[in-house]
Parts: sequence; structure tokens; C-alpha cells
Amino acid sequence: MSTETPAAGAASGARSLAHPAREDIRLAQVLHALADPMRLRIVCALAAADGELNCADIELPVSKSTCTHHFRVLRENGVITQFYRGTAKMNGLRRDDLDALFPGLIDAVLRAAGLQARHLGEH
Amino acid sequence: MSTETPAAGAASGARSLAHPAREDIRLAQVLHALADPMRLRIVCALAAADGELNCADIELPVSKSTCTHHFRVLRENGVITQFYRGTAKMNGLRRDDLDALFPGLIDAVLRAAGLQARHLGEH
DNA sequence: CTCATTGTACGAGAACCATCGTAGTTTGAC
DNA sequence: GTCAAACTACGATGGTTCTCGTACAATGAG
Repeated sequence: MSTETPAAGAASGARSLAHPAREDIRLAQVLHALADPMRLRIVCALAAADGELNCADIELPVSKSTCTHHFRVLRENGVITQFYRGTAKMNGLRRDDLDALFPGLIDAVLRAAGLQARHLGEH
Repeated sequence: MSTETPAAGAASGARSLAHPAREDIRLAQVLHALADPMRLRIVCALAAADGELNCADIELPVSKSTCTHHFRVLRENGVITQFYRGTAKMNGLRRDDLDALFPGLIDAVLRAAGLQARHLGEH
């Protein structure tokens, strides 16, 4: 339907993605975004990579559409940035913004995730 | 269903409430418990009081049954302890357990909540 | 152009959650 | 015993989330 949707992407080619501004990031929403095992895994992988990661580089035991869903939740709640590079969509943690807003929070969550993974892994 | 006081309920009269053991507390569940504005408020109030607080001492803009619900979510996910004293139900943050499991997490969340409240409050 | 890669959109279904009101239970005080 | 206070249990409702499959769109390579 509709007329071919030239859409808001006035720019040439590059598909653009909406991100909340730093001042629009809310603690409860960040916590909600992190409160899911899949998304916690994504965030840990992103933090470990310390840079850009392709969506497909993070292996998750869910379908592709579910994957898209989780990445979107993280982006819309201000936890990650996403941008296109060719056919790939790259992801990065918004460390600067999160550290500025909630000092120490992301570090604590990452450390906690690591500790819990170790505890549950070893016996 | 009908758990019927599985644990220490042997004592006379005192209604007992089920709490997860320290090693059963999961990061994702704690984050989920904290990822709600009402519950964040409860936790902040509890931390500020630094002791036991009556359920009714924490004013929330929701009905009493909803209040019960939120307190239960916090308790069942290991964030708070609850016990009866007369007709009142007292609440306390499980700081020891949480700090042992996830060092710095609760502090970071509390500080973040305070910062955000200040930012949103002032103009 | 054609093709493979990569990710999205759109339903859809099941499960979960926040909220409420009403009725009931437990306790301490009178 | 009676009563008020404090909280719970239950059922309902409306919203959100997680998951999926299938069909589609954008890009770069051949």
C-alpha cells in the first residue's frame, strides 16, 4: 500500500534509526531493557567486544525476528547505538551516555553478570 | 499453589513469608524487580530509611492491592525481606545479600535513581 | 541484472504484568 | 467478645512482551 514511502530518510541511501537523546533516557527503562537474559547476553558481548559488532556476530538461541526485537528494545531504551554499514547493522554500547547519566551502573551490571555466569557455570 | 508455609513456619502464630535463598537470586530477576517506577520508589525509600519500614509508611499513588503486588515482586525476587510485626508488615532491603552477589549494583541503582529524580525535578 | 546476505515488517499467539475492587484473614486494643 | 487496622486472596481487565514464521526491502558482489 501507500505510495512507495520515500519516507523521512531524506539522506542518500543510508537507512536511519531513531535513538533517544541522552536526556530522554530513563533509569526504569534501562533496567527493563537489561532485565532479560537474551539482552543481558547481548550487552555483555558488546561490552566484551568493546566496539562495533554485527547483529549476526552475537549468537542467540532465538529466531532472527526475535533477535531484531531485542536489539530494538535495547536501542529504543538508550542502551545501544545501531547504524547500518552495507547490509550489516552494527551495534555498540552507549557507554558514554550511560556512564554520564548513571555512573557505575553499567559497570556494576556487567560485573554482576560475569560473577553470576561464573557461579552458575562452576560447581 | 497452596505452599502452606514450607519453611520455618513452625513458630507459633507468626505468619511466615517465602524468601529466595541468597544463592537463588538471579540478576535478571533483580533487574526486572527494579525496572518499575513504583518499585524503584519503594527501594529508594527503604534505602533511605536504612531499616524497617511499614508497608503503609511508603506512600504510593496506587491501591492497596497493587501495593501488595509490588512488595511481593520485590520479595520474591530477592530484593527485600518482609516479616510481620503485629498487624503490620515490615520491609527491609536485602543489602547484605545483594552486595555479596552483585557488588556495587544496588549502590549504583540508588545513586542513579537519585540523580534522575533531581534532574527531572529541577528545571 | 541477478543473487546471496542481512535484517525488517507484519501478523499472530501465548504468556505475563500492573491495576483495580471486593471480600476475607490476622492481629492487637478496648 | 467486639472492633478497627493492616494486609492478602481472588478474579477481572486492559496492556505489554516474547516468540515465531513468512514475506519483503536494502545493499554489495558477480
